Amino acid sequence: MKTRKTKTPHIQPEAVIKAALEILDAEGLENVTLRRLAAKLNVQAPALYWHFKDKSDITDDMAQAILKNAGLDSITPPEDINNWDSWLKDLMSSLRNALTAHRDGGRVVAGATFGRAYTLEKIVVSTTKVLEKAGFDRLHASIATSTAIDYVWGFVIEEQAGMAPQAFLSAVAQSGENPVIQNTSEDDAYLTSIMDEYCKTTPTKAFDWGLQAIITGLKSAINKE
Amino acid sequence: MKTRKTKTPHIQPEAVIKAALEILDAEGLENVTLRRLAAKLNVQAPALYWHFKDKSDITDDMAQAILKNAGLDSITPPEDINNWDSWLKDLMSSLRNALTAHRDGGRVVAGATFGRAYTLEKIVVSTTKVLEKAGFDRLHASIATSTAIDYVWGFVIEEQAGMAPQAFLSAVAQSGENPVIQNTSEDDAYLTSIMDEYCKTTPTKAFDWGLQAIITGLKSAINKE
DNA sequence: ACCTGAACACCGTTCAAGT
DNA sequence: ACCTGAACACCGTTCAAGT
Repeated sequence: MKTRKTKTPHIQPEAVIKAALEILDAEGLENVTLRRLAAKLNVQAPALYWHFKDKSDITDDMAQAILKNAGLDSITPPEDINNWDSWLKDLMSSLRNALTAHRDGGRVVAGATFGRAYTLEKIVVSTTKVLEKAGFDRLHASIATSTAIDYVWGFVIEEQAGMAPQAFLSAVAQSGENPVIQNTSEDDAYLTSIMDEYCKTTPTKAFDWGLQAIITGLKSAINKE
Repeated sequence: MKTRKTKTPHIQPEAVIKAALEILDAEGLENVTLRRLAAKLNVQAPALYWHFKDKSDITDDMAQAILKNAGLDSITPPEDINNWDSWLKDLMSSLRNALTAHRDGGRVVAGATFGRAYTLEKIVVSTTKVLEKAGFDRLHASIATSTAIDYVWGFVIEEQAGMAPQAFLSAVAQSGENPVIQNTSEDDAYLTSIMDEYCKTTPTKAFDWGLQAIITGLKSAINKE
């Protein structure tokens, strides 16, 4: 019985990504650095280069993990193709939920390389197939898919950037001078009233409303082909 | 006649932003650093701190300049409010044009602080006012505005990240191994055919199609209120 | 095979000191 | 008022050397 020379490695790729996501949640994207990540794993920074080509390799895997952990790697098409609209709405809501489950999740996933975050491709492929079956030609099925996904990117990135009106209004309240002083005071007043209105909703409701509008628009685009 | 002691300063804020935009176009966002910017202005990096509070102050002003240079600081409402849909379409197209006029323009403007890039606020305020006049209540006018703008953010960020199918397909062609190898080969084949289709359009056409769908959806949302 | 130590070429930012 | 020089606390990455 020969003894194996191989020792268990100090770090494993999955553990690295898990630690990276913990740093992401606790300290934000700008603080997930190789040095901080290495420290959390009780290892020196260059050790990461044995397991990953470079930093974007790690962030791409983070994006993949974010989507996979949310169960988005196993998408099933709708049983009845006539329900493609509510199916799409649920899928895009799930996508947003996956992104908002982690601090800066929008920037992480939207910034990922297409080829490495393969769950993203699965989403694109599945959605396009469904839309094609729903009546779009292949080109417009893919454009419609991009339209919905781009909306999710934009919404979540703004949401997580602290552009939510709650955050904005509190910034206005905290700062002594008016941050929108360069505009006319009439515009300022209107903006404030917009924000006040906006505060009555939740980000989720706003997202759902916009998503519903987009899907309604896509639906009417089918008939015009 | 007294001689003034004031000498002309070595750098002026507008010149700084102009130089910053030149670096942005030539070398991308990750290369507009304070040191590089200072070097271009024949000055040392700390000198910038006399004119700007910090780096985000500079990038916010860049965002403002990008929008202003595109003429977006002087928006006029539609003569006939019934044309709000084509008015909105033109405005969002202008917004995308402003962003794509500079490398990484999407990330610069979408990442800007609301209060400092005040042209962005003008766009939001103007659009919301128009949509309110078009028949939305104030809350949904502002949600609709965000929906359209978030789509622009998402589309342009993906576009400028090199996610355009042209770029993706060439990446597939250049890399020896298939970058989507982790998925089923059936999905790969479908994805390739999607990209092939997509290559027949231009980003502008895809953007316009998606934007039209969104506006159509918004239009039908008015009636349901 | 897997990791360390040391170095390289950068960052943004602060601050005393110069003019 | 406006800018420099020097420093601080970081970055990602490379690479010889250790085990």
